[in-house]
Amino acid sequence: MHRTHNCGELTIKNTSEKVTVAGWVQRIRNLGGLTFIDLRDRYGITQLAFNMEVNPELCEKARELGREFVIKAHGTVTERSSKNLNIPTGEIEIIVDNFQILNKSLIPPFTIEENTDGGDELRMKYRYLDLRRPPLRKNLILRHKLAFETRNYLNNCDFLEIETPVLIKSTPEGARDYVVPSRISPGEFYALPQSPQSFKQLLMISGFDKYFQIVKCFRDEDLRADRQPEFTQIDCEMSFVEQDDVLNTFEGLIKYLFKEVKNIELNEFPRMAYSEAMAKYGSDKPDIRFGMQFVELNDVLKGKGFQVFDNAEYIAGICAEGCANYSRKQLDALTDFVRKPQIGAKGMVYIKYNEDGSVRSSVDKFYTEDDLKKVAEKFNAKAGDLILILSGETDHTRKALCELRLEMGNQLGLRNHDVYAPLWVVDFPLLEWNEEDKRFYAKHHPFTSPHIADIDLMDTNPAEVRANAYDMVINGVEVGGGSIRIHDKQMQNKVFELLGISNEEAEEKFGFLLKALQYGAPPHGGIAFGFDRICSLFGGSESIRDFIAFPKNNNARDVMIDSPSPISDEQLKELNLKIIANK
RNA sequence: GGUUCGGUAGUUCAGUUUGGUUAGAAUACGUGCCUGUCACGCACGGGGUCGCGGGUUCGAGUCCCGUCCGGACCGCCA
Repeated sequence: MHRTHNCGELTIKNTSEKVTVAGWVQRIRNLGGLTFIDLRDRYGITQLAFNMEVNPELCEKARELGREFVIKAHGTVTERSSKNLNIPTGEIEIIVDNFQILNKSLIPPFTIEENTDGGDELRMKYRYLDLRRPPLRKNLILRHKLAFETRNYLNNCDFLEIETPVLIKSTPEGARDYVVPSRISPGEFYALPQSPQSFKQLLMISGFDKYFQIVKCFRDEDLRADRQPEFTQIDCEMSFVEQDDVLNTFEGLIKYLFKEVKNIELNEFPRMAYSEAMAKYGSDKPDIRFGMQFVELNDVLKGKGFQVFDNAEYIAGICAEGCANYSRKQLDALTDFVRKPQIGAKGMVYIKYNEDGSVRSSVDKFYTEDDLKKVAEKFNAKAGDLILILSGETDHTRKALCELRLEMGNQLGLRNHDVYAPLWVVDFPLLEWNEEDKRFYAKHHPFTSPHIADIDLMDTNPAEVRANAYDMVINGVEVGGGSIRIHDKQMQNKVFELLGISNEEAEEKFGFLLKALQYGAPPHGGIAFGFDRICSLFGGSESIRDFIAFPKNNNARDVMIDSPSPISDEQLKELNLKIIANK
């Protein structure tokens, strides 16, 4: 008795066919004379029916089954006398004439249903059971589809999928590396790749022209809902291209995925300079599903005797449409929100443009109604709108105002999961000053090429140099980023110089790449997408964990297999390692 | 490294503010009844080291200190 059908495909059309199905017992409903079993597999649920009058022996046997037992059943597809139109197979049932227990099950620690009663930790520990639930099953099927269609699109564009090594070399800058001790070379370590960056550049030098790889990457940093220590990138690189070529090719990929997987047609992605994104949204990954752009107010609010503003480097606000009726309590809650340590604003000023045309603010002492109306004009505010203003040091204030804008977007329901607003953020700065170390770091990575127009600035004002670097942002999520690389050794050396990387260090860490650049490296550039984030975005969720079959928890632990874990003294000895500190 | 929320039945939670009888609910589990259920229904039943350690008290799930574990976030993540 071989399986002839899955549990999702039998319908009224199969009536009176003899079939064999297999799966897990989802639920047993024992009505006395009748017993029903919902049999579940990856494809769906099919009802098995047992009748005490027809076959009492088999019916008794069915009643001994437990949840999650694995069985195989043979019987006849029959139209139900009372139908369940909520499921595709709901018009039929299988009148079972014979079944077999393939395996028993312990009672599962949580219910395996659409909405489980299990908590996060328990579900992680029994991930293989959680994955039986429809929501997670759908997520992994979605992931498969996205990976499949990505390969489809890139293959049609002549990209080759080429694997790069996982045991590689630790690199300076960037995230912490995961390292692997070498047994054969005592005292030496491999590093796991944070990305296949160097290798894909080498493949361009090898002449492969268009490369991609759906590949695991590793970063030893603290986790978030959207950050795992091992994650998957769609890593891509192209030769003989300029920025526009890369942007167009991969805008095409994302549009293709939306069309194929969600049947959504996206318009051309707007391109926004980094400086504009920071000025209007206070973020390099703006959520442009809604407006509420920043308006800078230094010119209208300074010099009226309000010390906080007079002493502020930067004053800016947002206008929340129709919120002038916010109560004192709501405004206090917003003030508390921006004063949370994670956001760190000192306070918040509001201006209410009331329905009756009057203007009231939390700083009426210092500003006349005319002053405040001038502010309202800057926002093109209408009667009924609420203006929220923060001030202080520019970067901090922008960040806080960005959080406030997103919070208001949430409160006003402007961040709908079913709406997708993609854009390119371009013209990132090449370098980023680090006050602690008193040196520049690469904003993207040290192989990113500078704007040709800004090359003179590299000597005079490095902080102002723009890079040929770009991010794709959808709904405030950075889904991908890349750059046109440096393909010239002199330029690469110059950038290392700006980054304070000595010749010796550069030679030690990237000697292979610097050497390769001298053997006819073509101009090239590329992009890497966070595949897990793309999956969660398509699935309408904030957390990438629900789209990874076996994710790690907040402390980078796999609680199911209980890893990381100590290794034996023999293993340590073989690796020439000694543990000097335990927690 | 920091902020914050949480840990009570197999599970999800209430109870902690204001210390006081035998720690409850739902669900899951077990037994019985039930011929059209599909979250079946009804009845009965078993099930607890209140995370752990210490302290205050006549008395601690409840208050204090410490610690462990988990979630979200900040720092960090080229």
